[in-house]
Amino acid sequence: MPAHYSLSETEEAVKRRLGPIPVRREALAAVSNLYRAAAAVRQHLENSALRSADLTWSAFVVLWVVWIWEEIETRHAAAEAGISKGTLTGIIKTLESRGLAVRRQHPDDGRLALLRLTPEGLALMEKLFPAFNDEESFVVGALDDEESLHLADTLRRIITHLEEHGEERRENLRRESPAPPRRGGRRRSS
Amino acid sequence: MPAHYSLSETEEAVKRRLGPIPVRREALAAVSNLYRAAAAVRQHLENSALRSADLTWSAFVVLWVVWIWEEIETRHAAAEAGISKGTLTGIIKTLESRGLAVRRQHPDDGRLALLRLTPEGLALMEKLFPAFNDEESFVVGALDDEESLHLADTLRRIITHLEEHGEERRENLRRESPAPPRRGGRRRSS
DNA sequence: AGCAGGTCGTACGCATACAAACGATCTAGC
DNA sequence: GCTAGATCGTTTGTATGCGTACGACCTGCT
Repeated sequence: MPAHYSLSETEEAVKRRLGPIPVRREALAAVSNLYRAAAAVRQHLENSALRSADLTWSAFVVLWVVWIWEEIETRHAAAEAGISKGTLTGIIKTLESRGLAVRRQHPDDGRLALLRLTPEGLALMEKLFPAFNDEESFVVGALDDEESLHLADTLRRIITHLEEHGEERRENLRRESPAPPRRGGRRRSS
Repeated sequence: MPAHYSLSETEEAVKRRLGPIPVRREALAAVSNLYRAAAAVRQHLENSALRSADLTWSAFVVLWVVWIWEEIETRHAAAEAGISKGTLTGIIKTLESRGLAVRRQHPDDGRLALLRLTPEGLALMEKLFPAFNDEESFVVGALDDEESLHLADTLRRIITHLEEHGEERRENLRRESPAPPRRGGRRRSS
């Protein structure tokens, strides 16, 4: 879904609108393009490699994580996939209903659940992953290998920075001006 | 939400699992980190600058687009925000219910709808955008200005590449192996 | 033994998110 | 004028996605 206005048109409109408001344009451009690129890449992969298997991005990422680790605790699967444990519950349901993964109780700790692929899930990943990786190659097709690695490294620095200092930053902001809780969430059963 | 396993642990597990399967690792690393970084950045911005206004990322992006263009057709707003027109309908509903934006009919073409900010929406953006931009700066805090610009440029090349050649690529893949339609979507009323 | 406090997976509420279907509307050709 | 096709915004169905609530369960202290 390409944008309707051209880059230069948008630049002009932003300048007109922001006027005297000071802007860090490098940060704005980097964050804006980061999100747009991620959305475009996800869109492409869902509509190419993942389309034939009728999998969403998140479902595939969960399958990938479980595949790599053979058997994994659900809490770790959520962390590796980068989603919340609540979201993972729904995705596991979808995968189980399609016979691609199974859940079982942890033998020692009754609170934990373990996740595995079924033989069908295993066969699917062995067939699907090469096609997925081919599309990943296409996605970075405008870059050579060195540039791709440099990009990966730059992004990793952003991720690490946020993991190490993000919570502290958000806490300081909340101290300055207490924020309302996010919408949603189960209501108290009165 | 940091990953549970370390990078080197994961590298080992991937090697063990993939075995003889050939992998383009630069592409895998770039795409993987791209998505993780985008999710982390969105998470941080929603929980910092956007938290005080109780806005989601998508709602903010729509407000931003409407703010910049003063008045905009909804189809263009969807394209600029990078979401589908169906999704935009729901977001506009949320924004209207909070008195931040209004919809009106196009004077000449009855099919079109125009989107504007209310005075409250305008005041919100004038207060909120500087705070948002500050957090964007924090997010790329591990990079200097030159690196941020280089990152933005690299990402822009990926976006352009997908916009220009993505559809063609997907069409060729569909020709080779016809794919089932994606799940979801309204069912035929029999 | 009992229980307080923590952690886990799940249920739930709200808001996205997309694709497909739909009704209203415009337009081109007659 | 009329109508077939195109286009628009909205609706509907399926699936995430997060934060919160909650019951089950484990651990450590007594």
